[in-house]
Amino acid sequence: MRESARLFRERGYEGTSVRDIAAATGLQSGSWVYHFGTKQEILRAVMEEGLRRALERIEAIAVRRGGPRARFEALVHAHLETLLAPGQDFIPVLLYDWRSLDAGARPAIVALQARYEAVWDRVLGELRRSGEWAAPTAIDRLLLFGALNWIAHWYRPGGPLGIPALARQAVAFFLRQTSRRRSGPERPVRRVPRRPRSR
Amino acid sequence: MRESARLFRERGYEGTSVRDIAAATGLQSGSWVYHFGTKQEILRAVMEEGLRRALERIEAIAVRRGGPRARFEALVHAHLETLLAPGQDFIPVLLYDWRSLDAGARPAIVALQARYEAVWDRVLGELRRSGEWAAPTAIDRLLLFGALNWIAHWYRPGGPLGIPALARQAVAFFLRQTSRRRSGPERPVRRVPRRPRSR
DNA sequence: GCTTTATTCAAGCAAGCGCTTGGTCTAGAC
DNA sequence: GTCTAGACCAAGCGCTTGCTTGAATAAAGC
Repeated sequence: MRESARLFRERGYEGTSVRDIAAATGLQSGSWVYHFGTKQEILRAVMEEGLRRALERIEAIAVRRGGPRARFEALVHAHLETLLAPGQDFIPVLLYDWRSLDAGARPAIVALQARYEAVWDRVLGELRRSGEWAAPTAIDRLLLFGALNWIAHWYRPGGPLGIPALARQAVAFFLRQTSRRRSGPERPVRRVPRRPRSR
Repeated sequence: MRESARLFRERGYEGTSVRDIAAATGLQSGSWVYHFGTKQEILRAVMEEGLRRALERIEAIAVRRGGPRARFEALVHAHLETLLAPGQDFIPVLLYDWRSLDAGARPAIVALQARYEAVWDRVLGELRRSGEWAAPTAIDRLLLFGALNWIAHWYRPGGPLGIPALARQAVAFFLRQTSRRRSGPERPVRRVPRRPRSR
């Protein structure tokens, strides 16, 4: 599953052959069938396993004590780790190969996603009520997820910004500076050495 | 090219066969070769053409008179139209099938993308200087692009929010309310009838 | 009327695809 | 010592893939 996720992420589901997977795991070209049956089942297993692990992490964060801002910061950091850290290919596959997943396998994944979103919605609700959320709009969670998930498109390990720095920048982007200094003056743009290229 | 873009968007580049394209355009299975030579060339042409059209639109916006906020709003609206409007499959293909594009064809596309980003950077710079940009961070353009581009993942035509409404919500998300009332009190979350489901 | 040019057809080739088949090997249970 | 279950091999089947081939058709140029 780990090797499959890596290959799916790099080449896409349709761009990866079962022979590629067999070769990457040191098996003969047909031996994988014993474990999964169909190629689709590999994809489903990768997505479900990735989502299950991610859920476990953020549900633990959601029950922490402390202010909503701290929980939000932890959520963002966990989300980016799940998305970008080395060896974490499961969630990118979920995000970028969704259209390759058979319709019959989708409802189970969608249900897990709903649980994932529910955790965020709870924390975002607290942030809105406390006035720390910068711009309440009807689709702010979707815009938030977009901004975060898109990082997987341009992030390269070893770049100028690591995952903790990215998480800090993202949090600063979404939240007012602090809840005490809610409407303070402008802060100058802080530059990083070299900006990564977007797409 | 139009049919190819539609198929690539729906099924992905690897998930679309040249026979699918031929059938969609009423040709026999090998006749497309006369026009493009290779399947890769179709992909390249789709991406380049889409980017060229998008550039034409936003470069016209960038030279408009008026405040930076008006230009920013127009940029967001144009970007979303390019991404979501019916028949606009070229840019989604560029965004979501990039890894299928041969390395040799990439530099030309990257050069066009750089021009696209330069237009945005100019307007964003004006917004930062005027104090209207809500949260200046080192990667704000990338986060902005992510939030916008991700909409293509969950947007369905005919949903509760049309493209102009989405553009308004996005602008509200990124900018302070108005330049006059820069640090006003909270506004309540405005709800839409039914929220679309994210992924 | 003849030639050229642009476009498409009909057939098919070589390679790669997901998956199947029948069999082998190994470790543990009895 | 025999049996069973788990894991894998080696070969290959039927089908699809991107692309090629040589010929046909139609319009335009001279």
